[in-house]
Formats: sequence, structure tokens, C-alpha cells
Amino acid sequence: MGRAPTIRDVALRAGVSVATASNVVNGNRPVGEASRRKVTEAIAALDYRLDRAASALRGASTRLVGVVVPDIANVFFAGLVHRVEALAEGDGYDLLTVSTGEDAAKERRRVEALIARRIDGLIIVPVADDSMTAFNSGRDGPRLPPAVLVDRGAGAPGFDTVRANCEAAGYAAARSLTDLGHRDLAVVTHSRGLDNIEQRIAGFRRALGEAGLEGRDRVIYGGQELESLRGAIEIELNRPDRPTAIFALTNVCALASIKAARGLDLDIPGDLSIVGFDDFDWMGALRPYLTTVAQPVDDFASAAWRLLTRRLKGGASGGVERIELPCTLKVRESTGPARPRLRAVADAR
Amino acid sequence: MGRAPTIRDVALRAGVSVATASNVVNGNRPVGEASRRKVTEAIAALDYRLDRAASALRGASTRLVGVVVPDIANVFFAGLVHRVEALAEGDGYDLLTVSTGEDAAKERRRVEALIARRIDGLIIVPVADDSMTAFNSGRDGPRLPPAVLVDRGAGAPGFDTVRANCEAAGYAAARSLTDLGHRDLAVVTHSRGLDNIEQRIAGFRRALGEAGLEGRDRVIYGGQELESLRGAIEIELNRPDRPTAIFALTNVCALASIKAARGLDLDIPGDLSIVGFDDFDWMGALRPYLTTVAQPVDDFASAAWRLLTRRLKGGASGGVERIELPCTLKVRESTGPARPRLRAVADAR
DNA sequence: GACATAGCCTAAAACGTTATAGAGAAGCCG
DNA sequence: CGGCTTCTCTATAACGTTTTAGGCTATGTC
Repeated sequence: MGRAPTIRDVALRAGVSVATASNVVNGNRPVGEASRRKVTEAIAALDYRLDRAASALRGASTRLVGVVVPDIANVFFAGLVHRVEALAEGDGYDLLTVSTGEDAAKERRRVEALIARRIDGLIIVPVADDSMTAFNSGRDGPRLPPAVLVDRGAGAPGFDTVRANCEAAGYAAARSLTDLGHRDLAVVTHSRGLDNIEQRIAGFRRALGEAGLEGRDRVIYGGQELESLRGAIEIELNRPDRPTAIFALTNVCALASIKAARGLDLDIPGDLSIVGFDDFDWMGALRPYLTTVAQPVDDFASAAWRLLTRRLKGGASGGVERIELPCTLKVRESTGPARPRLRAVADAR
Repeated sequence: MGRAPTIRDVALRAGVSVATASNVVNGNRPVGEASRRKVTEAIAALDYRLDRAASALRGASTRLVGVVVPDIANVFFAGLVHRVEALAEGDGYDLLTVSTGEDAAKERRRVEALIARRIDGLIIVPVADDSMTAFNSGRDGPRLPPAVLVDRGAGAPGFDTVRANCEAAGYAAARSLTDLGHRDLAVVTHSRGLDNIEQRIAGFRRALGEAGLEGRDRVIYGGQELESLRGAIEIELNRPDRPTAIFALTNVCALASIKAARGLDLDIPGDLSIVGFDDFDWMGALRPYLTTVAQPVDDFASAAWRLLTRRLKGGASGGVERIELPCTLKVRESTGPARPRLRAVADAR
């Protein structure tokens, strides 16, 4: 019944010192063959388990990594966390996962909490591009452990970053639409100011420029919520000069776009072509099957984990590394040729 | 620059003892007004942060709760974790979230790791109904902290449990199909042996019995993977006496059913009615909109958290509590009346 | 005034681990 | 053989917190 066995009990039973027992448990210093065997046996006999809380206290690592995402219920982030978890387990780390809900104050609170837990490292999709730099500029020097910024904050000084090649992705998506003859395009996103989103828009604009359509874009900012997005999109689709194609910059925007089109009884892609973002199982049940820009989630996770473990292993000092991963445009059924239609209002401009 | 301030520094600066400073930080024992103010000021001045690793070691709680789910990338579990996280944050707890991939050995490993972290409690969707009982039957008495079993393992002795009223849900779904005139029904699920699944099937069979159709059900076991499920369903749909309605017992099964029907060019609900399980945003983009049994995910989370905190606060000893939450059948577009059709093979039986 | 009580505070002992400093034995080199 | 290194091991001091067991005032009671 009594309390769980400690390393002291193990040492006693094995007839060696506590230090030796400890060294067997975490191969920190070499231990002779005979002692090692005795200790291993004692551990098995007592069913001893290392107490990580104590281990962490004495200066060793916690083998705990914080993962911070805007919303774990979003399929994109859930997929990311899932992959990171697999990699972390392989290296003997556990994950402390938190959601921020796109709220800067909450992000700050949650990251502070993670620091109080002495996490060894941090993988974070920050709420704002610069929200992490604030942490390391306090008067007491850096507060953050090694951190990798994923998806956002690619310009933040002093951090390793992983993100998609957003400009190219935006270009490819828009280009596929202009190639189909669309001349009235709209972009749907949540809000201003995130670099990755701006890059997607920049790529989109580049394609428009090439098609001789500069200035003919509209950007719909619909907020974080599905319903507010849908409302904003419907307003745009109700205009007489409504767009014939929509490029949704996140998977939630894509869903909102589909719902808006359905609500207005617009045929996809007959009346409205839609290019979405991200790619996951349930999209396969959609009819029409969504044309989308797939981000390489697995590669995001692998790259982030590689960068983080590099720092964790002390191979730290090298300059920051910025990884940009290519997206793939998956052309499916939700995009089609622009249907010629009366353009009274647009022509009158 | 120097190392982070400790409670010792705070005490020194405030001119009080370490114990008093500690008592201010965690209102464990009352502290006089004057001392309290001095300590609070010192904390602010030094930007002191409690070190939870040390705090945990000295026997106090870790304020860490383990959450174990089969797959965080599954929308149902992601939603559950999301809600639990919100509740946990409100009470000052952090979550250690892990996925098991429906693998018993992995579950065991992961839970062991959580125990080594001295988690205060555990919320778990176990791989098997009895997989947790094994933990508390070791020779050294219970190893697990207070644990709540969610969704599965409702019969496990000694654990608080939360799950849906699966029998009623199965009955409601099947009844809605028999009421539409369907006489050839199939159930799709992953594998045998999970109590909640068996209950859903039991409810399903009860409805069949009431409709005078006992023995006319078929259960399709398609495994964990989407593609294997789809394959198993397609085989069934290719029979001459194929079912006219499918009841999918999880959201993954529902997706597989839709894909199988599409692959065989069956009209939903004209050729095949489908009732799914779970309900979430992306289903709203489906056409036809899926008829489904919605589990009350928020209530799952609230109930689980309530049961766990009850134990955590020491109000422990009362017997175990088993909560059963009602599901709601959302009848939408993927179910319709059974279309009369040639029944040559079925009649020949 | 003696004595109990309550309220606030402190010194010091844990908690279970790892890091440090060094001891003892064995091997190598001159 | 003496000094050096190498290898293995040990005793002990941290790590930062909470808890325990008292101690010291002020207040009230007989």
C-alpha cells in the first residue's frame, strides 16, 4: 500500500548509491555492468517510476513542450497537433496543448502558464505576428524557452519559423480562376494584419495584375465566427456586380462561402466558383468536391519538431531558420469557367 | 539577467518569512493585511512567478489534468477537448492531452507517462471498456488519480462515467428509418466489443423488433480506417439485396458511408438513406445535409469536468456517479422514404 | 496578575531528483 | 615504484516550494 517507491528505495535494494541508481535511470553518466544489472532488477522488482516533477526541479529538463494554437477544434490545427504529438512521443516528450481563441490577452496568460511549468520548448501558432517578441523584451532578458512559430509570425526576429509559401499559393489559386475566365474575384478572410494572410492576398493580386485586372479585387473581412463570415459574404454576393469566384483564405472561410452560396441558391460552380484552403477527410463528402489549396500539415509538424529539437539538443546557437513549405492546389469540382452574364452594373462603372 | 526570482527573494524584499510569502501566493493560510501588501508589492516589483515544478514536488497538487482520447484529429474528440480545456482554464488547471490511436498498448504507455507527471486527475475515452480497471488492480493498490471515463467504459467498476444514452439514440435513429418504410437496414461501425457501440446496436434492434423485422439487421464491421470502412460498406451495397438505409455509428462511419454511396452512384436519399453520428460545422456544407444523431459534446465536457473536480476537491468518497446524456436525432435531408423496388432476391429467401 | 485563546508569523524539515566534488581502485607510462 | 589518467562509484548539497511545529504578541477572562 505505502507510498510509491523512490529512487532511494531502488538504491537501497540494489545495494548501490542513490547517484548510481539515478545514473542508470537516465543514462547521464556511465555505470558499470554489475551495478547496472542490480539497479535494473530493483527497478523491476519495486515497479519504480521516475517522478518527473522532482526531476524537473533539480534543473534537468521537464521533457514537456507547449503547443499553442488558436483553436484545437479547427481541423487544420487539430491535424497539426496530432502530428506533432506523434513526433514528440517518439522523442519522449509530452505536450501541453492550449487554445487561444485568437485572443491576445488569453494567449499571453496561457503562455505565462506554460512558462511557469518550465516547458522545455514551445510550438506556437501566434495570435499576431509579433505577439511573441514581446515576451523576450522584458527587462529580465528572454523569458521564453526555445520556440518555433508555425503558420504565422514568419518575420518575427529571433524565432525559428515554419509556414506555407503563401504568396505562391495565393497566386496559384487566383491564376487558376483567371485562367477560367473569371474577372470578378473576391477574397474572403477573417481580419487584417496577419502576415500569412497578407501574403496570400499579395499572391492573389499578382495573378490579377498579370490578367490585367489590378484593382478588380475585393477583400471581404468577415471576422472569426462562421456566421459573421457568412453574413459578410452574402452581402457581397447580393450586389448586382457580385463576384463570380471566391477565394477563401482559411478552411472556415471556405465553409462560410459554401453556406453563403447555398443560402442564396447560387450554383457551385455554375454561378460561383470557390477555391478553399486546407484539405481534410470531410471535404471528400462535399458535392461539388471543393477545389482547395492544401497546406502540407505533416511537413509543418515535422519541420517544427525538427527545428525545436535542434535547439533542445543544444545545437542551439546557429542563426534562426525560416522554413517555407509549398502548398498544392487541388483542382476539383467547385471551380469552373466563368459563365458569361449580363454585366449592366459593372459596365456602367 | 540573473536567474528568475524565487519566493525566497520575494520574502527577503518584503521583509517577511518565506512561509508567509508562500501563504500569500496560494491563500493556503490567512496572512495579515500589512504583510500581505508588502508581499504583493514585492511580487510585482520582482515579477515573481510561482514555479509549479517545485510546488508539485512538495506534495501539493500539480494542477495538471490528463486528457486521453483515441484521436485528437477526430472532430468529436477535438470538440470535447476544446470544451474541457475552457473549463479547466477557468479552474486554473492545465491539460496534458494525448491520443491513443485506439491502441491498447499505446494507451497504457501514455497513461503511465501521465502518472509519472503526477497529474491530479484524468479524463479519458478509453480504448476498451475495461482498459482502466487494470491500472488499479496492481499489487500496490490504485495507481490512477481520480479519473472520469467518457463515452466508453460506462460499466467499469470504481470509475465515474459520462456517456450518451446510446440505446435510446440507436432506437430513435432506427425508428425514424422504419417509420419511413425501410425494411432492409444496415449498421456500420468500426469493431466489436465497445459497450457504447453495442448499446447503439441494441437500440437499433429494439426498433427493428417493434417493426416486425427482428433478424433483418446486418452489422458491418469496417475497422478504424476510412478506406477499410468504405470498402466494407461498398461490398454490402453491391449485393442484390442491398440495404436501403444505413445507420452509421460514428462520424467516421458516416463519412465512409457517404463516400461508398457516391462511389457506387447511389442517390442519397433516393437509393439509400443515411443516418450519421455526431454533428459539427462542416456537415452543414453537405448536400444532402446529413440526418444525424447529435451527441451533446458540451454536456459531456461539463459533466466530466464536474465529476472530476468533485473528486479533486476531496468531496471524493461518495460512490461513483454514472451520467447518461440524451442525444438528439436531427432529421435533415439524407433520409427519405424507402423507394419501392424489385425485391427478387430478398423475396426468394 | 495569571492564564487561556486567537491571530499572525517564522525556522526548519521535508518532497524526489540530479549535479558536484571527490574517493578508491585499476591500468599505463616513464 | 611514483605519478598520471581513467573508470566507477559515493556522499552530499542543491532545486523552489509547502508543511509542520512552534513562538510571539495582543486580547479577553477569571
